[in-house]
Amino acid sequence: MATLRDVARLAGVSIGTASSALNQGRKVKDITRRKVLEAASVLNYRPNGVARDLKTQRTDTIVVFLHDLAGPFYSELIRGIQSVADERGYATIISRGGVGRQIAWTRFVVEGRVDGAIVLDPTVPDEVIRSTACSTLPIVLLDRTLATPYCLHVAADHEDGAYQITKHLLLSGLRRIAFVSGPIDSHDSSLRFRGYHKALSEFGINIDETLVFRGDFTERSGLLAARAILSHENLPEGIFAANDEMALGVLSGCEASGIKVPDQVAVVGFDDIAIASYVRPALTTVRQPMYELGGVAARSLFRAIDGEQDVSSQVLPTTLVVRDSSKRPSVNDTPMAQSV
Amino acid sequence: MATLRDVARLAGVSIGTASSALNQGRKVKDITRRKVLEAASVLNYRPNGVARDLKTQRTDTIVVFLHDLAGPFYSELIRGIQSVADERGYATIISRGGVGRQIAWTRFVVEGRVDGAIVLDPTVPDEVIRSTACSTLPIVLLDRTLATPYCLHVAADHEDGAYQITKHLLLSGLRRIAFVSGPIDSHDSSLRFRGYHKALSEFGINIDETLVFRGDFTERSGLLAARAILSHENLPEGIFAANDEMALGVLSGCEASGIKVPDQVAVVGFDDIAIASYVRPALTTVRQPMYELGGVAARSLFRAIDGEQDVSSQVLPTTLVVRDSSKRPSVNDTPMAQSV
DNA sequence: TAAATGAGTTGAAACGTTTTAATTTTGGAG
DNA sequence: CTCCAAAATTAAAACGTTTCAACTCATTTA
Repeated sequence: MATLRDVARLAGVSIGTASSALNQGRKVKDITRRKVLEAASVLNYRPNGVARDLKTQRTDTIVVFLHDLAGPFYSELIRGIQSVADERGYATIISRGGVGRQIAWTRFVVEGRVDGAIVLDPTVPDEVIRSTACSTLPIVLLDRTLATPYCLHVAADHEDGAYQITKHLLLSGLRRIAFVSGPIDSHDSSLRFRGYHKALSEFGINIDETLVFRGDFTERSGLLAARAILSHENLPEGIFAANDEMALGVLSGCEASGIKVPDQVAVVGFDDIAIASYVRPALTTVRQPMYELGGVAARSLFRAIDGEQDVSSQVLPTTLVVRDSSKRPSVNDTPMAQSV
Repeated sequence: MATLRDVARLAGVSIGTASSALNQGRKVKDITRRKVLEAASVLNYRPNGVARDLKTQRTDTIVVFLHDLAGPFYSELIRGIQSVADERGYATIISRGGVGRQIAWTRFVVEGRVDGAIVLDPTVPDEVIRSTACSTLPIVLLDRTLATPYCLHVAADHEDGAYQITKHLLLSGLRRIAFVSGPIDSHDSSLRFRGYHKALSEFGINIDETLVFRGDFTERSGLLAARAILSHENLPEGIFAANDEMALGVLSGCEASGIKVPDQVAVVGFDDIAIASYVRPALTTVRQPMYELGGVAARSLFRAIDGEQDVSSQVLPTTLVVRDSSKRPSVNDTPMAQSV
């Protein structure tokens, strides 16, 4: 591979001049620049990015850590991040979870091959983040909080979303509403439970422990929860699954047991994944503003990269999406959004 | 940030020794190594990856270019790639299409910030790939061919998949089968058309031009195609959409017109996206072995990185997935795979 | 005419590693 | 105690850029 030295030699100038000629905005005689460009073209010269990064002490690259890529969910988030990064001329690289996560974390974050990181992956241990975060490499945490001065936080308002959707059921006249939680250590799940709890309280209803079930965010766990719920001596009127995958499982469970949704029991989820609008009955759920979340996260990150000190944490509102799975025949509810 | 020099100074050894002590597998007295490790820990030393990459002339990183991340489709592919990369201790970075694609391409591929690339993104111009590919940076092309000695090719057998699914319809007794294509310049779409054509030929059927419609791989275009098809004076017995999104659009179109699927018309797609099994009737389609495709692509890439000369191109078989959307009440077909 | 100006260039010093040739230390063997 | 090989360490040379002080040399100014 031809290096700058080769180009300079062929063009008959010094390395410094060759460098200046190739990077515009430096004072170089027109004739000289032409000579250098010519030489570079002849040699098919490509600048070595690694050398440049070393010298300039910046990479103009940020990394996004995701747990998994499945779902337009993350796709939207990335689009939001990229739209901001593109504007600044930064490259955005995405890294998935899994075995290689550790390799990637070390390589990019710890060993400084990027200028900043955005993390939306509950499987990255707090410990790892805390030990890495320092003033030279800002990290934005999505949907998770961590007490360290070097991390910024951006999240959707899970609690409020859960509050809204529970209230939606309550306003439809339902009172006995079951909750299917995520894993015990899921921050999101507990926030959603809190919203559920808050809405019930407002209607003067106490949590009925026999109506709270534990899932693990998988469709299968939703199915199992449905079985448990439906074997309850007295059927609840509504089921709020802490995410859509589980809600799908609940729907299957109901179908299998011959329980009519929403006539006998309303089912709602959280996240608004793509399938939610395709399944029958279409699933009522809560949409997170993924694109905006990404944009806000990226903007915060860049502010930190620019050295701004106190970038504050941010919480973005969610949207209730009412579909068929919560439509009671006779009751007027007040949908805030409607979708296919 | 502390550098190796700082660590060496604090430990009272030379830089070279400090380096050896930190990278195991070098001969360093135990006591010395302990001193260095101690110093590194005190200073919270983190090696500078960029400097290392420059010196060693390798990055131990590969990049995957995708058009979009939506769909478990790509997720599977990435998993396949990563499983191989992880084994070799390589980091895998993913780059999306969009405006920033050019930035990323330049930064990673052209300026050599990775050791290899896998491209599954029809929007990267041939021209760009051709001008970048050279012996120092191997590139694996997925589902696309390009005549250049430096690129490797891996693809699913689109033609055979299309052949199989068309034959499946023919074996069910259907004869008049419409085809909804993708964009005119889509390589995949033309291969699928070829398979469709081949199956028809085998049954002695000529292509009926009035049964071939152009879509653009979007659900909406499938819906439009369905309208066009259903307004045909004489309804076809089957509709083969060149991808699942369009097939979903076709299903909506049929539903809107009150046409019963599969009783009045069978509908099949291609790709086996997640929604395919959730929609009613569940969609018959062709599954591409995305995980395997990723694994094969990664293995080929590494062989090229290792300097092996003639790594051959590979084509992987697809699988027919029969679901309800093609089940004729009275006919016995021979499903090769069955799924929920 | 001499001095001042300023645009172009150059050479050398970084950036933070790894690696190798050269040098020093170590621990036996004679 | 001396000498020698082996082991450990060091110093310096890369890797390929960018950047900056210093320098050249033509052009203007006094």
